[in-house]
Amino acid sequence: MPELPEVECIRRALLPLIGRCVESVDLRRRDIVENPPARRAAGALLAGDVIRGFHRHGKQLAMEGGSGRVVCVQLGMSGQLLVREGAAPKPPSHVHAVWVLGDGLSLAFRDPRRFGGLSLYGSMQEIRAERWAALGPDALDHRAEDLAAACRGSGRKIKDLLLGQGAIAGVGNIYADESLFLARVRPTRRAGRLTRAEVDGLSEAVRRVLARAVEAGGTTLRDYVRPDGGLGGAGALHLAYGRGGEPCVRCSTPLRRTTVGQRTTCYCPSCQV
DNA sequence: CACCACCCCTGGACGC
DNA sequence: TGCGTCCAGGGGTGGT
Repeated sequence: MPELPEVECIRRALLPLIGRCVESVDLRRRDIVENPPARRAAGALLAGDVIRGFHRHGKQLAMEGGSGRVVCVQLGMSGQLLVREGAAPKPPSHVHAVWVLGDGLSLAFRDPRRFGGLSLYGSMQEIRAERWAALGPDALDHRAEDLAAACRGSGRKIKDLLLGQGAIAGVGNIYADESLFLARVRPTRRAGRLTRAEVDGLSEAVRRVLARAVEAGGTTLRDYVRPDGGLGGAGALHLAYGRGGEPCVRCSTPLRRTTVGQRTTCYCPSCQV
């Protein structure tokens, strides 16, 4: 399940594609495009464009073409971007779109569960205004004050607030549990009742947990693979996520497993206050 | 505004 | 081995 670190790793892995020309686009499932362009808007998926850049905000990835047009990729639960050189022996299933880049090189969007999808914009300015404006600042470089402002006066559970992308963008279920564990804050605490010191600590924890996961190459869990097919390596860093019933690494108390905001949640009932 | 139920979808884990 | 069942979850919607 790609969260911010996985998407950032994917982005970095795709950077070598900058400067390549999109010779054609094979859209195999139209319904994965959230806002299909008018039929005449040829090139909306960047056919004919030179790839100019890859940008990320939270968990979303934007591929920008030389025309200025942008394809936004939302990976959802099981989405992958795969770079292929030459014809692979067995093409993967559930590939919904392929950008053909010449010299046998191609970029494929694969998403078995189809919780993800593509959306199309005329420019980076447009995607920022129409799509990314609803998101909070990117979690990797947000300021504590951003989180504090979102918490102020809020009666929501703090984990709920982290999972919604409006406060800060990019934290999903895994890193929410990890960040709250590191900051010793109970996921069910009301956001508005955290002290400023706790908010500062949580903000720091979010940044540290995400940065560490990026360094480790993203989390390896179920569906995540890097564009080159390799696996990530942050799974071993998990101290709370998925460890319900196991002893806390700090105090040995068995971690508790509950549900917060319809999401499985693990925390230490002893050292997360 | 908070929060809940539910939906989308499929693969992997697990039980028999 | 092969089937059924449950579960995972990002994001959105619609109701209370």
